[in-house]
Amino acid sequence: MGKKAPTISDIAKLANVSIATVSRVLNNTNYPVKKEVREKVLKIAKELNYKPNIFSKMLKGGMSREIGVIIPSITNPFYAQLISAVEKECINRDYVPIVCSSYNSSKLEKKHLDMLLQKQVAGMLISTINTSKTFLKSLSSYNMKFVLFDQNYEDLEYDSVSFDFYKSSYLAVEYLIKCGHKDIAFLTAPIDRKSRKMIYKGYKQALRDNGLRFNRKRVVISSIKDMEFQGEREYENGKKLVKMLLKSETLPDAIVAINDMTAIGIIKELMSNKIDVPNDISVIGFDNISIGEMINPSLTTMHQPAYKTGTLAAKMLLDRIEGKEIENNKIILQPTLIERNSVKKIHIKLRR
Amino acid sequence: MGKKAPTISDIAKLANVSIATVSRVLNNTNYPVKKEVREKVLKIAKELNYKPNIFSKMLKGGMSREIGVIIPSITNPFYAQLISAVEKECINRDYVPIVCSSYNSSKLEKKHLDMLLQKQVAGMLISTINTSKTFLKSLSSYNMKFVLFDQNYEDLEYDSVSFDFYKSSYLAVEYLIKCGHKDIAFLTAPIDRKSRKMIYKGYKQALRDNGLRFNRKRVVISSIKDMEFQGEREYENGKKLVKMLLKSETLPDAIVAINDMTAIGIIKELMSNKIDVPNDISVIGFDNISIGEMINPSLTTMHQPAYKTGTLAAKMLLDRIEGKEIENNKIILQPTLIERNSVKKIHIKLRR
DNA sequence: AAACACACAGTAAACGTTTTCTTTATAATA
DNA sequence: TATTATAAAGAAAACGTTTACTGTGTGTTT
Repeated sequence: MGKKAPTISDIAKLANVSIATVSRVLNNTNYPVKKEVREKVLKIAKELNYKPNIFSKMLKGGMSREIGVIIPSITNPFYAQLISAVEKECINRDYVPIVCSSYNSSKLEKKHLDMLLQKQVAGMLISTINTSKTFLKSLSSYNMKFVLFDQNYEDLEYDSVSFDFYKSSYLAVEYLIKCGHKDIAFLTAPIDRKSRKMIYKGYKQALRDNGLRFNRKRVVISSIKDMEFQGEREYENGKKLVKMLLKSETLPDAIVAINDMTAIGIIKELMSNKIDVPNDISVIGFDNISIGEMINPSLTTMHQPAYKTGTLAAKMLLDRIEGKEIENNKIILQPTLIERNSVKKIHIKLRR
Repeated sequence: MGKKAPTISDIAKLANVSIATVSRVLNNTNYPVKKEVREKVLKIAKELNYKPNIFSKMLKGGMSREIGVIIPSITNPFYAQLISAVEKECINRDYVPIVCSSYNSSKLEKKHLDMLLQKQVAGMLISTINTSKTFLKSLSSYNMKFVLFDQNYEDLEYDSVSFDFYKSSYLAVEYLIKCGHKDIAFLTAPIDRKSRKMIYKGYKQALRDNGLRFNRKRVVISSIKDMEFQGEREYENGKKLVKMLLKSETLPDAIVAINDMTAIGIIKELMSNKIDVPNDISVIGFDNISIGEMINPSLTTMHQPAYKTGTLAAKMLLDRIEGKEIENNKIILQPTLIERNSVKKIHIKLRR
């Protein structure tokens, strides 16, 4: 209780050998050490419950086994899922993740970045809003290994695990159209990042490709600044978006929501205005967070594989850190449609 | 790009002073240093973008600014919320939390504990299933500061922020009874931890105190072993519990679910069996996670303040670490009822 | 028998700090 | 003027490792 932790030289003394020998035994180097000596040292180390002091190890230039992770918010179930995968992968390979939520504040993001840099983490997993080249360049100028995830970075030179948001959005809108919907609105939070831009682009293109007119009046953008609790904020934002939408003269047939959390807020608010989902209005989201299945009506959505993203990103980073060969350092995951009950099928002209 | 980080002696050389002086300036000690020298050193440090090497600092016995946090699972929104509070409090006071999910595996819990111990974190925030005295004693035998949270630890000597589960459960059942329900079932995951025991106890006692017979047949216990994704598991477990319940000859009036996530699974499964909530069966949960408000019907539940728990626990720990006075080191938070739409009011004999 | 290779072990330097101990110059006091 | 206190700064030890360098014996090759 309160005693000082045993050191390598405590062991050395008890075993009547030099600290060098102890170090060699404990590190299992291929430097030859007599069997009996080795065993003796090992035994004493165990008895003393010796734990190496990582700080001195690090000081000698050892590699940290910490992985910095920067995400928007742990409160968002999408990221919670992703982190859970990252954590698992890290623990398996004996690293420990340090996860930092930036709450979409670049000030906080910078602070976390500095902290992680100072800690000399072995690598970083980063999902940032700030996808500007200069930012990314400055990031890579510290010789720190990192892989970007979640956002679209396909045009850049860095390791990344991203997602085909454009296609996802295109498919979602196409699905709505196939279900017989014509007047399709797009409700979204500020289009401030690549992923949202892609979704917006996909929405417009799918409309046009299917002979529907893009109507700027049908895109409703709210402004959320303070993202304290992202999950709940996005939900609240969904409600707010519906209130904005209800001010227009006519209602659309269907709504494309920027993500599931927003979609759920949208459905909730529609319902409490006696507008039935999907009978009066259909709603489709993006992400496929687990809540989508739990609510009533269950949410039709585009699956974005959070867990897989986490696993792949962590794998890629750890492989890079350990100098392993990396076959594909720019993974782009593909969307799949999760058909549930928030979209009404007006025609049965759907083909499988 | 790839250059070695500047050290204190780089600064010393450039400033033509000794490293001791540089250290004194940088640490802002009250050891006298000439103003011009001080400014010169500061200027050079800034120019070099000097960051102290924490490892050597720690090696010299400095205090770590890391806080270890052990929770069951980050995937559970209750803990996500709690962690978010902890993170905020820590960052504000310039600490960095390292959160570890144990997934209810004591092996993993042990591993994390060892890792945190080795890292010599400044303190720990712990929610463990293993509330045995011997475990807690061994924990405190490392001279490590920690505060326990979330579980019930009121009979022990350690710092803790807990919650009155007994009262919460008692109030929940009492509420159901006041709403006119008589046949009240209890659906739960294994009663393997203090909090669940307390909830069970409160359930039984409230029944008896209100002249209702406790019927062992009305408590349904599932067994979930592998808790990989706790959140979803508990949801699935809710569904499973309903399947078990449906095997009995009669259905109860109301269900007390061990927590919100389970309650939501229960509601979902009831609905898909054409059993309406709350008209056919009422359901009440515990936790008040945000999803409860989002689903349909919205979930009536006992509020357990996750965010507050996180804030208070982190505050208490950091105060302890910094040697501040602590007024109350055994905080027990009180429950409040959140009335929503998953409980039917049969009589209007409710008084406010 | 000389030369060499190798198993085995210890010494000491180095990593980047903090801090104790000296040292020197200057100002304050007797 | 002699003594003492204090400001200012440097030298060096220490924190716990790893590792390059130095030795020793012992066995193997010429």
